[in-house]
Amino acid sequence: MKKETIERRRKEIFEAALEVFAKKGFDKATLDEIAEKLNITKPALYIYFKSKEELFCSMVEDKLKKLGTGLKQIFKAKISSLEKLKKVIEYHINFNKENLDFFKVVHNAKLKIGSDEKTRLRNELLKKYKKYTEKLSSLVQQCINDGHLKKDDKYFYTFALLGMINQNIFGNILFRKEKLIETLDKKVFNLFLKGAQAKNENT
Amino acid sequence: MKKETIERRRKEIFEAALEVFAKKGFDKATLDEIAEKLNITKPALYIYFKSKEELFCSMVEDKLKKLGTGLKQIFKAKISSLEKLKKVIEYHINFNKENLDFFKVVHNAKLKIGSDEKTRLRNELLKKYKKYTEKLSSLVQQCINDGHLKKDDKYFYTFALLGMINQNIFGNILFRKEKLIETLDKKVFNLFLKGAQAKNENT
Amino acid sequence: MKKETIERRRKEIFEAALEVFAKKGFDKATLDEIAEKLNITKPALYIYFKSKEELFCSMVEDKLKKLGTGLKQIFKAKISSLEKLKKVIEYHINFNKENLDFFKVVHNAKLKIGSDEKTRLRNELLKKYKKYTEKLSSLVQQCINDGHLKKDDKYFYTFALLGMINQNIFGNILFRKEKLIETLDKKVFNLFLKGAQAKNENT
Amino acid sequence: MKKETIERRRKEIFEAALEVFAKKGFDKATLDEIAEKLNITKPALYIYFKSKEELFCSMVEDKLKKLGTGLKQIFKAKISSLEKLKKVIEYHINFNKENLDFFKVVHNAKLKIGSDEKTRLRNELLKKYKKYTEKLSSLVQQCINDGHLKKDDKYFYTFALLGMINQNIFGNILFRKEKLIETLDKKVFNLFLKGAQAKNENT
DNA sequence: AATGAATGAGCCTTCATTCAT
DNA sequence: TATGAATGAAGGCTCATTCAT
Repeated sequence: MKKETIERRRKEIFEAALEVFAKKGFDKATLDEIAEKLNITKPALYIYFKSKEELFCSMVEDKLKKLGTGLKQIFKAKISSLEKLKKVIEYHINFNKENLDFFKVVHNAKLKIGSDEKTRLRNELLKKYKKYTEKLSSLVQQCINDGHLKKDDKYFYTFALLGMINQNIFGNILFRKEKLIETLDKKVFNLFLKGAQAKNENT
Repeated sequence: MKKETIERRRKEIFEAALEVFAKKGFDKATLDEIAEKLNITKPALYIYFKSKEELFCSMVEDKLKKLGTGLKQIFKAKISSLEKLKKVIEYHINFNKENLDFFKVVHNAKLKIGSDEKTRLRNELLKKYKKYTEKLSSLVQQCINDGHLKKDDKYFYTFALLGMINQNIFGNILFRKEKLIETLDKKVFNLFLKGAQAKNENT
Repeated sequence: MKKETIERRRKEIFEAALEVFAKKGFDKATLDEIAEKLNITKPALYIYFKSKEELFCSMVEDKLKKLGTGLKQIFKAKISSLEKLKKVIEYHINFNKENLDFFKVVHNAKLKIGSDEKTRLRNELLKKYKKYTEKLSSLVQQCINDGHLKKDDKYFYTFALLGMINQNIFGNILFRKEKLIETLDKKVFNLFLKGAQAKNENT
Repeated sequence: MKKETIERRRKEIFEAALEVFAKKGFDKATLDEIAEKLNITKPALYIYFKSKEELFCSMVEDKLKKLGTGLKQIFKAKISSLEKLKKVIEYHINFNKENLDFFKVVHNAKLKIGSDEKTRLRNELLKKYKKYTEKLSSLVQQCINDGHLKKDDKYFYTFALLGMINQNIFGNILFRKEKLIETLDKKVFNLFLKGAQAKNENT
C-alpha cells in the first residue's frame, strides 16, 4: 500500500520535473520551481529522491522504460523485419510527439553525458541510451540479413534514421512552434528506403 | 596594432572557452576554469568580454562565421546544385570533425535556445542558426527545381540531411570515443539520394 | 502565527542592519557583517529580504512609518497650530535622539537619493521623504495663516527649522561624542520664534 | 616649473573627481569614470595621487582652503562683528551656490567621517571641518560679547545658522532642481536675528 | 608622463542540501 | 509526511591597485 502511494507521488513529481527540466535544462532548473509546481516545499522532494541528480535520472529512466515497453511489443509481433522497422519509426515519432518535453530533456542531456563529468548516475543513463540504440541496430541488422536493406554499417543506418527523425522534430520545435508535420513517419520511411533522387537522374 | 593584439587574445580565449563549454555546458562552465587554462585570472577575462554570456556568444558567432565563409565558397562555385549539395555535406562533416567541441557546444545550446529563457544575446544566436538552416534549405530547393531531387518539403529534406550527419557524429562521439567513420560523407550522400532499400525489393 | 514570526525576525534584522548601515554607509556595509551581528549566515538574510537594497529600503520605511505615526498624533491634537509646531519640534528631536543610527543613515542616503542613480526603490524613499517635508510645511503654513508666524515662504521656514535641528544633532554627534544637549527643543523653538538679536539692538 | 605643471594637472583632476564624487558618492565613484572624464587612463591618476582616498581628501582640502581664504578676508575687515556675521552668511551661501557639487560631496561624506571607520586621511578632513566650525563659532561668540546677540551657547548658534542655510540649499537641490532661492542670505540673516514670530503674538 | 595588461580581494546572490520540529 | 529555517559552497562581477614597457 505504502509503496504504491510513494510510487504515485514519484510519478507526479516526474511530471512537474519534466516540465521544468525541459524549459530550463538540468543546471538551471531549480528544485524550488519543481516544488512550486506541485504546491509542496523543496525539502519534501527529498522524501522521494535523494538528490536532484537522482530525481532527474529516475525520471528519464521511467520514460525510457515506457519507450522500451512499446518497442518490445513491436519486436514480438509476427511481421517482417522491415515491417517492424516501419512500426518502430512510427512509434518513435509518436512517442516523441506526445512527449516533447522528454525529447527536449534527452537532447539537452545527451552531450553532457558524453562529456568528462562522469557521475555514476549519469553513466547509467548512458548505458540505457546505448541499450536503446543497440536494440534498434539489431533490428536494422536483421533487415539487412533478411535482404530488405543494402549491406552497410548497422550503426550508420540506425543513427541516420534516428537523426532524420530527431532533427525534423527539433526543427519543428524551433521553427514551427512545436507543431510537428503530420506525415513525418511516412516521409522518413520513404526517404530512408528509396532516397531522394529523382528517377531520371544518374550519379 | 593594438586592436590586432586584442583580437588575437580573444581568439586564444575562445579556444580555451570552447573546451570548457564543450565539457561542462554553459551553466556549469566556470570562468575560473577557462582562466586557469590560459594561465590568467578570472578578472582578466573581463578585459576582453563583458560577461560570461558575451564570451560564449562571441565565440559561437566566430565559429559560425567561419562555417558560413566556407559555405559561401561552395555556393559561388560553377557546378550543378547537386554537386554543391555533395560538397556542402562533405564540408559540413569535415568542419564538425575538426571542431568537435564546437559541435558539442552548439548541440548543447540548441534546445535551450528554443526554450523560455530569452536573453537578447541567445536570441541572436538563434537567428544565426536559422539563417544557416535557411541557406541549406534554399540549396535543397534549387536541387528540387533543377530536377535532381523528388519534389518534397525543402525543410524536411534539410533536416533529414543534417540529422543523418549530426546523429552519426554524435553516435561516434558517444560510442566510438570521438573517432568518426571515415567515409561518412559518401555514405550520407548515397543514402540520401538512393535510399537503403535492397534493389530486388518492392514495398 | 507564521507571519508574525517573520515580521519579528525582520525587525531584528532591521536593528542589526541599521547599526551597520549607520557605521559604514550603504555601499560599504556588507551583508556578512549584518549577518554576523545576528549570529546567522549571509544567505539566511535572503529568506527575509530579496536583496541588500530591499533590506535597506524596508528598514528605512519601517522607521519612517513610526516617525509618521507620532506626527499624526500631534496633528490630530486639539491645540493651536503653534503649539503643534512646538510639539513637532520636540518630537522630531526626541525621535532622532533615540534613533541616532537612523539619523545617520538618512543623512547619508539623502543626497545620493537626489543624485543620478535612480533605482526604483530609492525613488520611493525620496517620495516618502518629500511627503514628510510636505506635512511639516503644511503645518508651518497653517501657523502663518493663523497669524502666529510672519508671512514668508513655508518651505524656507520648514527647511530652516529642520536644518537648525539636524545640524545641531549632527554637530553633537561629531563634536560631543553623540551626547545631545538637553534643551535643544526649547532653544530651537525660541530661536525660531524670537531670533537671536539682543533686545537693545537695531539693524 | 615641473611642480607647477603637476599642480595644474591635479586641479584638473579635482574638477573631474568632484563631479563624479558628487554624482555617485565616494564608494560608488570609480577611478575609471574620473579618468574617462579627463581622457586619460586610470593608472595615470596614480601619478598624481597615491590612492582614491588621497585624491578625495586632497580635493576636499583644496576647496576648504578656498572657502577659508574668503572667510579670512571677511574676518580682517574693519566692520562690526555683526556685520561680519552677515557677510559670512552671504559668503557661505554664495560659495555653496557656486560649488554645488562640493556641497553634495561634503554632506555625503560628513557622517561617514563621524563613523567608526577612522582612516588617517579622513580624520584630517574632520579636523579641518572642525576648524571651520570653530572659526564661525568664535565670530558668533564675539557677536555675543559685543552685545549683538543674546547670550547662548555659541555652538548652538553656529550649528543653527549653518543648518538653516544648508538644509535650505539641500531642499532646493532636491525639490527645486538645484535652483536656489535668490534672497536666501537675507532671509536667513533676518530669521536668525529677529525670529519668525508675528509681532502681535505673545508666547 | 602615460598606458595596457593583469591581479587580489571582496561582495552579492543562488541553490542543493540538511535538520529540528 | 511535510515544513520552516538555515547553511556551505560556489560563481559572476567589480574595482583599486600594481607593474612592465
